[in-house]
Amino acid sequence: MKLKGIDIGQMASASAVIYDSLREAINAGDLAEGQSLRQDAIAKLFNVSRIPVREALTRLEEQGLVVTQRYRGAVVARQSVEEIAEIFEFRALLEPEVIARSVERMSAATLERARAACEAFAAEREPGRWGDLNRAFHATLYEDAGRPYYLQVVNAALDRVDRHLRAQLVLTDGMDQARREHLAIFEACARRDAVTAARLTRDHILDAGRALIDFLTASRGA
Amino acid sequence: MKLKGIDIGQMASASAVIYDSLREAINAGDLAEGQSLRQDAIAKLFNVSRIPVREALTRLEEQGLVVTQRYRGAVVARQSVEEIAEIFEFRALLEPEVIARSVERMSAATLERARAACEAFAAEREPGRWGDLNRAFHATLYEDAGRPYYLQVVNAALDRVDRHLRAQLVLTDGMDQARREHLAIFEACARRDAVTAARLTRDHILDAGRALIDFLTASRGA
DNA sequence: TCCTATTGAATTGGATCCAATCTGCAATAT
DNA sequence: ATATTGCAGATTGGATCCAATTCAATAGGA
Repeated sequence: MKLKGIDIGQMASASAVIYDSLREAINAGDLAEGQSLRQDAIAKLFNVSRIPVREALTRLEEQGLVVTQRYRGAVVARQSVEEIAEIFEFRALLEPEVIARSVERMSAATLERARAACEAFAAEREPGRWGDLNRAFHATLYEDAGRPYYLQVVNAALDRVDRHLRAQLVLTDGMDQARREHLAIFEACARRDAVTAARLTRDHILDAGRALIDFLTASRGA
Repeated sequence: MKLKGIDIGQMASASAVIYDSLREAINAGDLAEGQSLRQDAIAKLFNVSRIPVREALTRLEEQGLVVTQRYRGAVVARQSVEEIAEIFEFRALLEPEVIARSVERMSAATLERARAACEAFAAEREPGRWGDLNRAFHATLYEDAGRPYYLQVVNAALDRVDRHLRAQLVLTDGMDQARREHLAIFEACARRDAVTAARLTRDHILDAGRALIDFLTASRGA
């Protein structure tokens, strides 16, 4: 609670900062699959010792974003197409449930923020921000579900495929389709039509999954 | 790979051992909710420094089993009835999917092991082992689903309510009902009736959940 | 020339020590 | 008598150092 300078309130621990940075770097694609993550190098980068780096890497491994082998270092996890397909199927099961519950309880304020998020996503020109805005839109829609555990699991699943989701949006008409589908989902929410919102969410996920799988099999197979 | 003494093969890291021990102790109820977990005390118990203990506690916190506050120590997480109810609802959504897929692919060997696990559970007299045997039975049934991510999520959810599940089995007729429902589920699997197996699994989880919630509201409310 | 044993660099896991912060109790002022 | 302030003990997060292990390159022999 130092009043001097920037850090009013709770000072985040170094390992938490490093964890967030690494996760964001992996999700954004700045760290490619198979990229090796040396504790020492990361520690120097953040001007800390290897201890908090190690804790961050342990947490990332728990989440499946990196793979560590003792005495051999950590690398960004390489995900198989089967793995990615499974996670999309998982999301298609879970997220319709979440949005259905959320729609039934959604406040006017949340709905207004969802509209803003939907428009911000549709209007954004910079592909580097599409991933974040996409996620922000969905996060807003799920906000009022009153199901914290579901949300935690959904977010963990999203973290695992975020980098691929971002890549998929940049594809040919991935963004166009996402714009259309987002609008339809939002309108269903605005009408308080939980069943339709759930169905559209499911279709949205399955569409994106199919497009992504096609892209990956094409690019990896070649 | 030291040939001297006990540790042939891969030596598990100390933090992994401590993590497993603490998790098991929490799940078994040896560490009650609210019990404080001092790094120093645990370190002395395992004859290690506080570093691996800290990493273990971080992982447990990530899994929601403990709550840590800086400079104030960690305590075993206290779970609200709402939280527990949510996790049972979550399991009721997920596990039927898993068992349905698994039944369609189940090998004869797995089915035989499931029969053995079912009988071992039904025959066990020692309440202290019911929790493990229960989980072993379900794990065997889910084994051939070919959905590693689903299984990981299911296991994480089970870890979060394991101690309560164990408590529920020891209740009045919790064990009797579990025996009957397990047998029914197993028979559906043996008939390759995926739809029935899924429905029975869902009912099994919801039944256990209701019984547990009733018990908790009664014992906590009083 | 080719294959194998050895040695040193690289890398991680853990121990010990230090800095920062919180809690509780006692001393003091009003 | 009560509230406030200061100090000591307790507790955690991180830095530095050490031990254990792996990998690659190199020297030696057939």
